[in-house]
Amino acid sequence: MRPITPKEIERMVQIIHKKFSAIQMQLKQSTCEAVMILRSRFLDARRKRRNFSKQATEILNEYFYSHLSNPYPSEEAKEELARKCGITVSQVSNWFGNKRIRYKKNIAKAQEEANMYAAKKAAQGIAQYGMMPSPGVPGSMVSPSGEMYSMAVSAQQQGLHHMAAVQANAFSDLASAYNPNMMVSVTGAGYPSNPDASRTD
DNA sequence: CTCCATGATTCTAA
DNA sequence: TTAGAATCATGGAG
Repeated sequence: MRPITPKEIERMVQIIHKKFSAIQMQLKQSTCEAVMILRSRFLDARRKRRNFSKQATEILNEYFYSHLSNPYPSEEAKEELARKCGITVSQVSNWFGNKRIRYKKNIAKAQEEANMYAAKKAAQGIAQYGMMPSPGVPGSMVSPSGEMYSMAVSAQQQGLHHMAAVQANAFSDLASAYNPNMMVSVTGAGYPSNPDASRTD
């Protein structure tokens, strides 16, 4: 029997090393897959969803409805809201994302009635305070406000397409401009004055 | 139990 | 990257 040469040994070591690497790779891959499956099954946050506190939703809704014309809080505003609500910034982002889309859907269904009243009230405010060039006699204010109101009505009667949402936004904008407390009767939760923090017009 | 509200995720498009 | 839309999964009211 001839002795094993160092060269042969080295060659065998290389082969073993290659095999080992292959096995290692395979193991890594399958472990990774298993981890991903477990993660999606047990760490999916949807499985541990908790509703926010009443106060938190109150704060978020208050912000949303007082910024209806532009419900996109800046990063700082989100941080502020997150702090006040005791939730994370991403939760605030999630909340606004959900809120915007679901608000629009509600508009499409039945809530444009509320905006109609908002428009009506805004129009009354305009007429009352003479903040709009009146088309007719300067003194009389019986009819001029009817213009926007009838727009809203016709939008409703013509069967609410997505157009209704656009108008609703416009009206809400007017409404909040002339009467910020219209949409929601604010209940407590008074924050430090931050009424118009993030206007990015 | 079912049904709806709601928070989170995923996918697509701009 | 972000917003919007669709969808998922849970909580809670009935």
